[in-house]
Amino acid sequence: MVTVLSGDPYSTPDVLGEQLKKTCLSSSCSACWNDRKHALNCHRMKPALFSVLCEIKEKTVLGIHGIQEEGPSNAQLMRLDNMLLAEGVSRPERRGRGGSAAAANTATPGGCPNDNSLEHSDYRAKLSQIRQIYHSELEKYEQACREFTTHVTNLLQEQSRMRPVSPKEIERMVGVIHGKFNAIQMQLKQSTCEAVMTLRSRFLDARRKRRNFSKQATEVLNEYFYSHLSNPYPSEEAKEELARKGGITVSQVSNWFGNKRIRYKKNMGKFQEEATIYTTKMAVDTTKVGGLRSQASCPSTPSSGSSDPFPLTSAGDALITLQTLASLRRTPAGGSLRSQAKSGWQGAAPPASTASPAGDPGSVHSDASN
DNA sequence: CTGGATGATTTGTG
DNA sequence: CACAAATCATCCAG
Repeated sequence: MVTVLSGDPYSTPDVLGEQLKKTCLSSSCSACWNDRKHALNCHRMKPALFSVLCEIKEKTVLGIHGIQEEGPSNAQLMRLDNMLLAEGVSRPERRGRGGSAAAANTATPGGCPNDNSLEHSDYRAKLSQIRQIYHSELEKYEQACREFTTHVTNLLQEQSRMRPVSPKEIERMVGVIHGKFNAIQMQLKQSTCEAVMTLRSRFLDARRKRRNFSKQATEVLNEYFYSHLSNPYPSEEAKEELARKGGITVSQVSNWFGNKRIRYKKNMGKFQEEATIYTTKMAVDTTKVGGLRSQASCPSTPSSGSSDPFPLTSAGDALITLQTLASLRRTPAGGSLRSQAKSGWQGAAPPASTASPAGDPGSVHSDASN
């Protein structure tokens, strides 16, 4: 193994010397060159010479490169690390999903109050997928970094026998390599962060996760709406009550009434059936409860035993609606409906005060006469 | 897959 | 800020 490599400067000198004497006279052939190198290597002054050369190098080239810029990237890396840690990506995959899952759930601020454990499990699954990819990639990078570092270190150590390479220089080179790999790692972290952010916005955006209200909530809201049809603007207190009864938030109640008003007004015909259902229900309730008189109190929601603080107009509204429906059946056109609705809520004055059976059939009449 | 229903958001107004 | 109107995005029955 030692003797086969004729070009190796570290092979046995005697053999090489013999070869040289026999074959070559030229000063430029490789054998001669190897011989000179060998002579230099064996020179007793070599260590001292290399040490001096290393010193000079240190003072010139390396001195300049020595001042590395690592300032701004460090802060960014820390930020990314913090975020990944906060999102639960930095931690390795864990099996026991006891309190950790709950912690992940509570970490989402301002979530919708509805039950969305299903979405959360989906979210967690996707997050775990990202985490897996992240860790496998990170491992790959680390391995590549290790391999490359040892490779370069070995190479430099090998070369240090032939040219002046100080251990400090090797160390520095390792640092440079780590710096380069860190940049790649930062890119990985950055893209992982982006993926998590996208996932978050996709899964936790309330608008995208629209859920239809429960039957109970719709019922409660519709009951109030149709029993206050002349003035379907619940007070803050009423909204809170409705929210409580329907298991939704106050802002959801406000949204619902906003949508309902506009849609009802836009197309009253479409809501005829619904209106009939709820108004007859109201009528039945009022007659059942206040058989004598609906003057003092008229519970709009029979489901709850407590008396509600709603405006006391349900009986009148129910009458108006029924009357409206009766007249609507007689008139085929839908054009009149709009004008009537408009005059009711935003026109001149709400007919709430005129709860009399002879309300305002004027518009209907005028339309019918057309 | 599609159209209507529906909850949420945006924009404009008083 | 509350509301109207328009619009967006999703749900869901057919």
